[in-house]
Amino acid sequence: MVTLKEVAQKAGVSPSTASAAIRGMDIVRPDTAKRVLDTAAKLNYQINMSARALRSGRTNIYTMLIPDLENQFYAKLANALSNELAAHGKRLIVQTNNFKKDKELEQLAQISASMCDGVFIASTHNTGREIHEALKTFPALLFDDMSPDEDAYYDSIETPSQAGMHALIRHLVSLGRKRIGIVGTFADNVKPVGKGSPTEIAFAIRQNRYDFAAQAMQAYGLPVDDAFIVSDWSVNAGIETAHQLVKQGLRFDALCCANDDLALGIIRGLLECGVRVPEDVAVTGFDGIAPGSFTTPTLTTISSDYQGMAQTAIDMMESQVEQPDEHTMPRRIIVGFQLLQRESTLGFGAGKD
Amino acid sequence: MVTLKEVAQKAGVSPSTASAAIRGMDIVRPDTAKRVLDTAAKLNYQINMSARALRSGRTNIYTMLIPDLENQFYAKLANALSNELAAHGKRLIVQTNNFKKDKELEQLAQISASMCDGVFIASTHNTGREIHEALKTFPALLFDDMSPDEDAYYDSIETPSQAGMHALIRHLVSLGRKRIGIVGTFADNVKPVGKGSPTEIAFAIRQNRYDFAAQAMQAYGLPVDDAFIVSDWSVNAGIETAHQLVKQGLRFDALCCANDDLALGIIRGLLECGVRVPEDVAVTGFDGIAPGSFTTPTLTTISSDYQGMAQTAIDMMESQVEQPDEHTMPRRIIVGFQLLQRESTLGFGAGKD
DNA sequence: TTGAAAGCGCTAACAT
DNA sequence: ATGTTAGCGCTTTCAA
Repeated sequence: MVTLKEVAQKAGVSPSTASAAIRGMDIVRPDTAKRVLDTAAKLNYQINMSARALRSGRTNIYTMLIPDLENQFYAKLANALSNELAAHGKRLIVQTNNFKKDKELEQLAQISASMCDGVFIASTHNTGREIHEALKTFPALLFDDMSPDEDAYYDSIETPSQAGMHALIRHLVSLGRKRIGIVGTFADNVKPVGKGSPTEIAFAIRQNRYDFAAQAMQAYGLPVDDAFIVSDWSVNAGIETAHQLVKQGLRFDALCCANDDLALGIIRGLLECGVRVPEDVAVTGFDGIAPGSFTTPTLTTISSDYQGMAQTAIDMMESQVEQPDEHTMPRRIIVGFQLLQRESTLGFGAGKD
Repeated sequence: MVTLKEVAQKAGVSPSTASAAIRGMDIVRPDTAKRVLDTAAKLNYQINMSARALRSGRTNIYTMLIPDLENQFYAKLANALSNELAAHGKRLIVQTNNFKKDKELEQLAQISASMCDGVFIASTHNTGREIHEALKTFPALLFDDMSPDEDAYYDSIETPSQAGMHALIRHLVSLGRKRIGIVGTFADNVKPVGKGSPTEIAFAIRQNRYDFAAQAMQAYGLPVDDAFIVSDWSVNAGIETAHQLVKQGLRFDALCCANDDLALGIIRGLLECGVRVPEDVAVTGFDGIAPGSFTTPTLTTISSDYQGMAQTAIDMMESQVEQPDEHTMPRRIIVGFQLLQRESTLGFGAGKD
């Protein structure tokens, strides 16, 4: 194994000069730097990351906590973040907690400066305050933080729920749909209690997109009907909800779902009940995951700017890591989006991407 | 920041004893170990991973190279591996190369012992030999290595292509399908050349499942028809292939596809052409990814044992990491599978999971 | 602009 | 079973 000391010797400089050259510091004379770099290349020198991390206190590794990698929304986010970090010479460790609050807290408790420089968190169960209690001053950034303002400890990158829902409702209205139902919150807008009840933050996440959809409907003068119980934003929850809706005697000509999984489940469930999409009921999703582009019907949805989320996240994270003491107010950045008009609202054969 | 030295002092032992206690070595007396652990907990001691890695030469981090995290097959594999490693107290860095051979080679060249203990590779373009040239003796394990025997340098975990294809063909035959086409290799079983041509390994991967399906068909006395060109195993390739097949005058009552994406594309494409699945043509996939369970029709497919793949991979990797000098013949382990009979062969409403 | 010296926190080898 | 000592390879500080 070739060490920096050996490279320095062969290049005829001191280890500290070689180090500076390797790191591209502009205090070394260009010809000296070139000599060091050439020597390093010739000897096939590899930086020892452990030693660098121990001495400098920087690992150049980041951690991301997400519920599940098989969920396409999180996979897209992780993919974008990993690629963007790689472009900065940094690497990402992804840890999943399967939507379990305790597991996430356990993961947070194990995070320390010697294993990564910062942590990106897409939490479905913990508030900024709870995360802060585990992490103290460790650099962190949240995706879709739904903490109440007094618990918002961290910068947050947010999916464009408000503008996206508005665009979807406008789209449905423009198609003449008037009896629009919103799928993806809890019954009666009331937080359920007891066994298996969601945590505050899970409730807030579900409530958020519901509220924005309702807002948009009111803006168009449409009556906001009851919200529907869904245990989570999954395909299966969508299928069950569709069966319930049909059993109750379907009173909608459109269903605006909080995410794509739910929407795909709704479509499948309606089809199982013999309800045609979009002839009888138009359906919209949110997130722009892949399956919506090839199911039949294809899914009208909002595609968030994932690369933009990743880039912004890394910018904000790096400013935290480099200026750890700048305690400013947490910022909330909302990224851009695109309305994908497809068959679940337009009809089969229409709206090819 | 609390160091091990401080913990040792407060516990009244030497640093090396404290170190051994923290690592759970059984050479320390139980009461001594307890004293150290209690002190560590009280002081909220966190192991410095960088220092440990520098001294011990082990990072407890592994790397995984895959083409794409948005591809559900790789997401499932990465998810299983990450979870299984976490259960061993180890972490996983996932790097994607977007199916680019050069990018993967670049990633391989950057892998060194100071950044991870081993690398798991699901390569679509590099042979064992090419990987070996980049990695030398660094611990590595491949998924679905298709290298010719003389280029098989590494242990490999394989999806059950042979048994799985046999089960699918048997299933189709039992349903009375006789004119079965295989989708997922190149035209005329000949390696294409020229612009955009696939690499050897990409060809071998495509050829593998085709061959096993053809084998199974011959075992059932069925004629093996031409294979179909697909540029890759993607949904879009499936859609295009379906349109081509219909244009040529569909001569099949079943299409056996090399993976789920291709099958989902085939189904979509056939539907676009007004061909009914499975009434006119039954379709099968391979991999068992999520969308196949909720598209209409749902997809009959083979679900590999992903957790088994991950567990076996980690076992084999750990034996490499712990006994680096044991140069044995590379092993090939084929994992188990499950045939999921669903609507794309049975008909709508049948075969609920 | 370059060099000399110190030491990050831990574990391994050896001594007791 | 525990302690002593040394040093992994790098970057940082300070001096020249």
